[in-house]
Amino acid sequence: MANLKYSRQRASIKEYLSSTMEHPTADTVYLHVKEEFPNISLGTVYRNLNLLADMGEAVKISTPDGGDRFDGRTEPHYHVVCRSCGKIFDLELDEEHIKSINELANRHFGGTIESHTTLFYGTCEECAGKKSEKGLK
Amino acid sequence: MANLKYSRQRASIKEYLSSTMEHPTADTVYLHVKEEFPNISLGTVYRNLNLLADMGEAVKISTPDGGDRFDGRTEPHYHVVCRSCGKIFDLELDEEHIKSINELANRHFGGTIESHTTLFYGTCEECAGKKSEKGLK
DNA sequence: GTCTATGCAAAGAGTTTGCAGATGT
DNA sequence: ACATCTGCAAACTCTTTGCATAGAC
Repeated sequence: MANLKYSRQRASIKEYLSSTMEHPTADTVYLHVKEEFPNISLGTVYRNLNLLADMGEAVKISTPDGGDRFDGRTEPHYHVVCRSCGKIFDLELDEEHIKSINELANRHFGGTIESHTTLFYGTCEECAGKKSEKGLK
Repeated sequence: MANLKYSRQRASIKEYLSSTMEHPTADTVYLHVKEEFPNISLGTVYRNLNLLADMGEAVKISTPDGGDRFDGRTEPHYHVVCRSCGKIFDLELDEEHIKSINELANRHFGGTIESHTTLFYGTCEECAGKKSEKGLK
């Protein structure tokens, strides 16, 4: 529908997304890409993140607290939010499992189910360690 | 920690949440409760929805598009977002299944996983029907 | 009487958008 | 040349918050 044109800014955003495991917010992406393009604007970052997400070249992760996060990994996988530090981690599950959940859901739903996103909540390894150091449970 | 006091407004909000299947936004809750309490303010609605969610008496659902939705059903269950009309539907899966997913995830994650939320995407029965009426695929 | 909840309005965070000029094809 | 993309700033949506008053216990 729309004709897509190359832009250095978009390329840089995409590259940053693929290179990091941090599941950055739009603002974090902005700050990083700003190092290469000091004049880039937050609006451009949002426009490109949404573009990439719409094209399936990035994933938008919605969390209950704060702004959306973005992920350059597009293969189906899950995420864990650490309740203590707020960081988001990748979680690998069988591709088989992910597919079978859609099928299972389809059997229980009147319409058609195409995909799903899952967000786990818990405590990451590092934060669990800190807690026990302090003698907290 | 905080001492909770009864309020008619909160009771009304909670009752509305339990009575509807619509997974309303804060604003929708506001409009409904406004019928009983014409002077209620949106701030009060937000304060109480967050209170209820913190107490585990309601569930906040984050979606990528638009504001959060609220659900008075607190037993573990999933949700389906219709890509066509945007409505959210409940999806029942085995309680066993839901628990086993947490266990499975725990085995693949360094820290500890306590819970998860899953949002399915697809087309609801009604929208699927409308599409075929128009001869669209 | 004391402490919490409310209504109101203002402020805050996150995100989108209109426009003139720069850039890609 | 022409369409798209950018930077900037203003606008917009959703949500939170400070304050004086009303209500619960």
